[in-house]
Amino acid sequence: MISTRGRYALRLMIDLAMQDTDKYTPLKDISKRQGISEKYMEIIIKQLVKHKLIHGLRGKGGGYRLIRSTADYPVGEILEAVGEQLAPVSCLLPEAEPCDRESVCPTIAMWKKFDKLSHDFFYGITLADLAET
Amino acid sequence: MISTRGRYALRLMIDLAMQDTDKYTPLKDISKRQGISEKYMEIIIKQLVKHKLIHGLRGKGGGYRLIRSTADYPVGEILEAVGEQLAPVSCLLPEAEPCDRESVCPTIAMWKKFDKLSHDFFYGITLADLAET
DNA sequence: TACAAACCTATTAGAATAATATGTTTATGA
DNA sequence: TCATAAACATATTATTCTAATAGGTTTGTA
Repeated sequence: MISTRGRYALRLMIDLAMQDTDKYTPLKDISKRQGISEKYMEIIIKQLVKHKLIHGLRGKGGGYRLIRSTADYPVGEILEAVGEQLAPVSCLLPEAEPCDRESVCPTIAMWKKFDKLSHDFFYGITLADLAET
Repeated sequence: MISTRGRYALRLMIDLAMQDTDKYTPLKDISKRQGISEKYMEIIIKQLVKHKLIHGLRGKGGGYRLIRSTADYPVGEILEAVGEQLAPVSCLLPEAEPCDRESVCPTIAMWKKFDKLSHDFFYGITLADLAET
């Protein structure tokens, strides 16, 4: 299940998408609007910066800003940036070591099929779809 | 992500499906074949019994047996029986209290769509599909 | 140069996971 | 009939994850 970390990341990105994209929005404003602890938001937004989804500007008048146009942010990328796993089982994670039971595993085909389904679903929806209101 | 609990439950059910369905199979045999700790298996199989997916017979000569034909066991039901959540977010769980942000939530439609997708997927595959080898 | 903002590091309470350990009860079959 | 094999029951544990909180440092601007 997607935890609050992933859900907050989405709300954060949607909030940013609805601001004037020329300006930098302070985290304080976002957390106030969303009613989420600023300190916890910091942890989440840090990961979005690290993954080059948004840009942070320090100092007075600073804040955060989107880098791309909203249609170029797949939901899946946002979720994965903050550490949410889209794979249904651990053996399908990129960092997983090869499983020696794979050749006899009766369920691997099912998991792979669902993995593709999830991936296609969450990469087929973008921030533009969510923030169009 | 589906944890070992859910994956072991599936392996357990597939193992049972491949045994003679007239006889009772001791957990000891299953755990030996699957290479999984018998004691941990006990915890899992207890939940399958509680949810009426299998039947346990005590005493010498006892063990566990399927109740239905393999095509009548959707994978989703097996996973849910051992506590795996198919819903992508907690607010879509049956026991979730109504969310006051739902009317303004820009993501709820997406989660609901994915929830249906997952449900349809895992209830569209049965034990018969997995154990046909 | 004061201030506002991003950025950094550490700590914590609570819950879940994946087990292990030690029994008790029940029914069979030798 | 009674030892035995099996399900069933309850408790404990180490580890990891989650969702925060706390306090500090750096940077840029008005």
